[in-house]
Amino acid sequence: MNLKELSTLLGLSQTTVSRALNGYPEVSEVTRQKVLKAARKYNYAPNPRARGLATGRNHAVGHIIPLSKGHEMVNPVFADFIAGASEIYSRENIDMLLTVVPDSDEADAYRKIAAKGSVDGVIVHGPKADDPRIKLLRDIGMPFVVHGRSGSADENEYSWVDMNNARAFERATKFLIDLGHRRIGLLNGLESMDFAAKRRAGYRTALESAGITEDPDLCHSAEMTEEFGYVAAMKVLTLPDPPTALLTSSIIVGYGVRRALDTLGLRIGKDVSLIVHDDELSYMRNGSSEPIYTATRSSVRLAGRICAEILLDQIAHPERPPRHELLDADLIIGHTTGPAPK
Amino acid sequence: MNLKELSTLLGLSQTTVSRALNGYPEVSEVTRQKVLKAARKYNYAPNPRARGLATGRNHAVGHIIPLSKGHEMVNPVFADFIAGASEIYSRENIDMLLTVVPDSDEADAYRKIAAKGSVDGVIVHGPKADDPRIKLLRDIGMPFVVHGRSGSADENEYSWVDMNNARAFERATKFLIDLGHRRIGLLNGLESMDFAAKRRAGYRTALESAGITEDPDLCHSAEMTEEFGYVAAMKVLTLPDPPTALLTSSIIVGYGVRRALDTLGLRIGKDVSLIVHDDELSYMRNGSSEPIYTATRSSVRLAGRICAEILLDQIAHPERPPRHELLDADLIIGHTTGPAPK
DNA sequence: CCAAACCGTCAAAGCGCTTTGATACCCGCA
DNA sequence: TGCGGGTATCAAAGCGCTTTGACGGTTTGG
Repeated sequence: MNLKELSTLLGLSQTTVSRALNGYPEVSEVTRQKVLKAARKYNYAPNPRARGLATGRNHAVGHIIPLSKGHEMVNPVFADFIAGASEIYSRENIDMLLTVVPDSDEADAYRKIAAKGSVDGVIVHGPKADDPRIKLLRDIGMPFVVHGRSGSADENEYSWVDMNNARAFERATKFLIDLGHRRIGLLNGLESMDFAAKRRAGYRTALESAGITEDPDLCHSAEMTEEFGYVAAMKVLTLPDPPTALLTSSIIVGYGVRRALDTLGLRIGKDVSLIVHDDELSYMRNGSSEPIYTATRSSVRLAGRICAEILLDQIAHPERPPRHELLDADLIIGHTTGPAPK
Repeated sequence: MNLKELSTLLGLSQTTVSRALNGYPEVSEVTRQKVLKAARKYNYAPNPRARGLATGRNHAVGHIIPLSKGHEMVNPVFADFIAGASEIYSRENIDMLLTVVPDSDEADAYRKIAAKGSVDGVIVHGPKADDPRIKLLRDIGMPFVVHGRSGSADENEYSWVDMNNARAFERATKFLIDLGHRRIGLLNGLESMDFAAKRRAGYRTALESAGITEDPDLCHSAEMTEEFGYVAAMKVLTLPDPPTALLTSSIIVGYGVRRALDTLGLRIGKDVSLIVHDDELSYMRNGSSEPIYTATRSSVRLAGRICAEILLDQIAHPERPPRHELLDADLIIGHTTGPAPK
């Protein structure tokens, strides 16, 4: 069923039917009702390609997932972010396009996406510490929102939604210091990523203001897998002077740490304290009533919702200035931290 | 840059330029090269909407994610599946559309997707034990591939890619029985899901052929979260006559079981044996060289690749009969199983 | 009472592409 | 010389929608 068929069926012109359907005021209420009823009856849906061609708008946004060798963006955090964003999209009837872009030909891929024009805007995932994609997208002139930031000075020039990574990890580190810990390990994400760099900085700040010198042997940085948590924890805990507390950038890494403690016969929260970062992943909830792990907590799903909302707003009103949302992480106390052992 | 501009720039007609770009034989090789060079130079990409309008083909496929209340399909397994599928799509230059469909108005949503015609085919996720969506899609006449199957008798009438769930769980259960275990718990996914029903069936088969009667108290079924693993394990292990072995439908549930064993001071693989199902999730690898958990293993990423390939094939050749791929799971031995304690 | 404003509707143009059917040209063969 | 058969190119139609500009018909206001 298309517009033409529907309009002849109704004995009206395509114009009138189209207007009726799109809520234009020029059509009388009685006609509109007739049209709406017929549309429902015949299960009419406008062809989005044709509409896109005519309007230049797509009712679609793209999520661009960078794929570096050895670095996989399609991760559980991403899944929850998407889930959040899609809540907004389905409410607004927007399509979501996923595009995996190997970062070898990034610039090209982005230009191509813009040239094809199948999306009205994009969300940028996993920004690096000084990410060229941002300048690129600004040059191209396509609306975009970054999940995270990108270190550089032009932060006010584009829209982003980020968590206060530095602050969160500074607080967590300070919390451990206050409990008497002096040897504190950090199992971080890849520090080429902006979020990980900021977390490291926060950790460093807390140590410095307590007069503790950072020991690079206690810091590891890699893709945030369970296995990384295990391997890195095994490594630092078998050092001659092992840490009494660990911070991890993801609850998944925390699972690996738990397994390492199992293996070494160390008690979590007694022999070794652990603070994880908790993105409130739906399949890896940190307890339902009471938190299990002491954690810095910030919902990535919420971040997805906010990103999507800002993007849609920017698409609808390109003249508005960029928007930023800095989410604060909570520090929540669970059962995995305690005073430093003597 | 569009076709018209490009063609006037070249002093050729749109027809010729279009043909040159699309590899038609009617255009001379020297012209074709000129056109290709210019297209690259001006970064020309055909507008996919316009092309779609003209050809009826979209170069896009949809992934339909069911959303039930209390059931979240955007999960880590899904993320890895998508990653696999997108490998194929990006090779073939196909767009991937994600659509979250609340299962309240499923039928409507599917019809709408078909009516809009923005995708050439869809992949169906998370089929239930007797899923109405399959008949629906067949009636609509849109190419589709199911990730999993749907129990009913018409299995040969549509394309699917599934793992041999029953067989895998039968073997795992038998393996535990051979180790002397008699009380074996099953922490399964939602048994309204086809895959979970099949796993349960396999588990049951193995018990029966060993002459063990199934104890419903040892079986739990829910969304496969870490917390479910913890809660369910705590429940069964504190029974008067607790199991000596557990099977879980996901490695994430296994993490929860590990935590429960921690809490109860039980040793994994000694006091309680554990077999998990391992989808080879990239962020939750079951060991790199040597497996950690004893597991039934089947790569969901591979399943994603195969699904995508079959779908593209069905789109290109709608006349071909449905295809099925039944992946066999390996049973791999890790460090979490051992003989039943006396 | 007539011009001005308004209302509901329509025909037609245009979005950027593919594809059909036509055309102009050249070659070789009788 | 004339004609059939390629070969390389083109103009124009059509995909399904939105939107512009126009058109009769009805109110309204001076």
